[in-house]
Amino acid sequence: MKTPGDTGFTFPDWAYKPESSPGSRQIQLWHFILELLRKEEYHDVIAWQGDYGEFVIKEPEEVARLWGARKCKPQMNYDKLSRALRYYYNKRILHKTKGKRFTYKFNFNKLVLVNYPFIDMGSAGSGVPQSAPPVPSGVSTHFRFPPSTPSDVLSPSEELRSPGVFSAVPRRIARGSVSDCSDGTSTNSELEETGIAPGDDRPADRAFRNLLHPRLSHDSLFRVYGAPPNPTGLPRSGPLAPPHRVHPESLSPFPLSPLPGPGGLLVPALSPALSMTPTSHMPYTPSPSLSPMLGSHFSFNPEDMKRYLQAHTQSVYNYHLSPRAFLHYPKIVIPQPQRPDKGLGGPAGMGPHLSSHPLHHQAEESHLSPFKFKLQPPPLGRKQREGPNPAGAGHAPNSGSATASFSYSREPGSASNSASSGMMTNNSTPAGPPKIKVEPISDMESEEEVEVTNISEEEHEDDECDVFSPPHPNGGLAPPPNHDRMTDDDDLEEDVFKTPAAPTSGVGANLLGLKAEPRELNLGQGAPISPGGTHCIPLKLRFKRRWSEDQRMEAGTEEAEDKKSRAEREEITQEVEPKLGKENGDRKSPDTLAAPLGTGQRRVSSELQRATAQLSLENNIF
DNA sequence: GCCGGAAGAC
DNA sequence: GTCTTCCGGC
Repeated sequence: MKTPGDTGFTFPDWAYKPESSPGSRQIQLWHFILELLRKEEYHDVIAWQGDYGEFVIKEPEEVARLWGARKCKPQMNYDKLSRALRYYYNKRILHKTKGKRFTYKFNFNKLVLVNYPFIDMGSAGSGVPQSAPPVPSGVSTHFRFPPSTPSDVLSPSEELRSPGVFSAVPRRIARGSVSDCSDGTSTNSELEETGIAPGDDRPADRAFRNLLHPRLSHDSLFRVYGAPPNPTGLPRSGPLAPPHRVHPESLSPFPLSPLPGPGGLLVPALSPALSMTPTSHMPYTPSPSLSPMLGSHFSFNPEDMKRYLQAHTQSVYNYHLSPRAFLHYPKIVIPQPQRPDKGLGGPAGMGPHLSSHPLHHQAEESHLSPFKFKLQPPPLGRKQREGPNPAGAGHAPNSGSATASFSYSREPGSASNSASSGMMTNNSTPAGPPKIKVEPISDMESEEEVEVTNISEEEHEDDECDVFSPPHPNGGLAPPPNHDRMTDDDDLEEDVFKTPAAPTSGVGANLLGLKAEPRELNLGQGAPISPGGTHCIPLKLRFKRRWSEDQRMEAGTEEAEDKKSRAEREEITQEVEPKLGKENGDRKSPDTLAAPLGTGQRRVSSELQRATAQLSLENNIF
């Protein structure tokens, strides 16, 4: 087991600061918890422990007391506090580490992904982080999350900024060390009283003020917000140490170090997935408090980035995001779930292969797409999860069908891939492909937008589906090192917090495979390569799709993607045509697309060639 | 100890 | 929206 001491995970400073709770007028409990966790003074009360993001409340009543003090709720006790913590379960901010008393775990995925939609890979290490929940270690180079330039900060996502982000500063100042509860209980000054330098928070205030300044630099951000100089010169020890001060053995996953990059910023535009502009595709915002903090920096090394990206990728699944949510960062390739046949070891860069430059992954099939994403509602309550479907026995409340179906959304009336996949799975193989929930895309969403929910995963997750399901036995993937990841039904959620697990070919691969392994996706959710492969996609179609996908990937643009969709539609049309021809000769009806392929493969073949040629032309244009 | 519903405060 | 409070159940 990793220990907080030997693994470092740097939570961004904001995470520990009440100001960074944009959605709330007051400090939120999870912030407070982080705050305590970062203070060594409280390590006897609460501390990181065990896995990535896991912490144990050593003195529940004391924590409750502190919380109560902070909130001016003298009657607070652990029972109430724990209720509040449970309240986070559904929000996926926290979850309980089962079997361990007073032990909870942060869902880092949630925190980071939502708070750091913009990854900054630019300049080298300036900066710094703060504390460190246990996490797999990493090395050198880093990238940072939030926007580093004013434009980054203010522009595309300006709307994103929670109203409270900046206004919180004065508020906090006013609150100041609000400590005066009528009952005389010291409140949030308590931390300061106990040796926490008052200035500890103040730099943050400055940071926020600085954020408002258009010329704020990365470094200044780091300095003012990320890592105030340690006046004592004493490095913080343990996981809480800022990366730049972290001892090598600390192995913070997010240490500082330059990452070669083009001028380096991954501007918001690069993260359409997490765009939260009014036109964005995030109908569901899990928590206002998790709004992006645009002013802090978060460092990652390449491996961490991979993990992050992988986690993000997972989150695409976890949160039922559209594949568009996959990050698309130049020079950074999301660590793709290793396919079984690759024999790659552990997930998420725990293996040596991930120690190399992230770019090496470009050689792999991974290819990210600037997917937009759409979040789905939080997981069902326990009763809902466990009640109707105990043991996670393949229950998919929202799934309309047990049949795998993957669908690209498209113009109304046009062919549907779900239909296509329906055809592909027309044999309805018993052990068939993972069930994919396909949701209609709203008009507001882009045509290319895809909403895919892996039902199979939901089954594993009891509908929480927060993270990858554990490596599939058939996937050939070594299970993640985390000892308890598979022990709890919600541990899957933890995956994002830990080293993300590589999805299996049957599940994750399908998801990640939206870009990386489209063939598998398109060909029936991995069914084709299953030992008992029973999909009925004509070989030519498979090749063609593969080829098309490759072409598209080369293009690497949305246009290409559009073309792919077009191509896909065309394929579908082709596939369906025979059937349609029999029925009414009209290909307008999407319903008919669900019909089995039937005969006419020869015709399909010829049309396939035609379509291929056309696609080729289209691709050549770009 | 933990869970989660319900009601209510802010 | 985020807890706080209460409480019955496991």
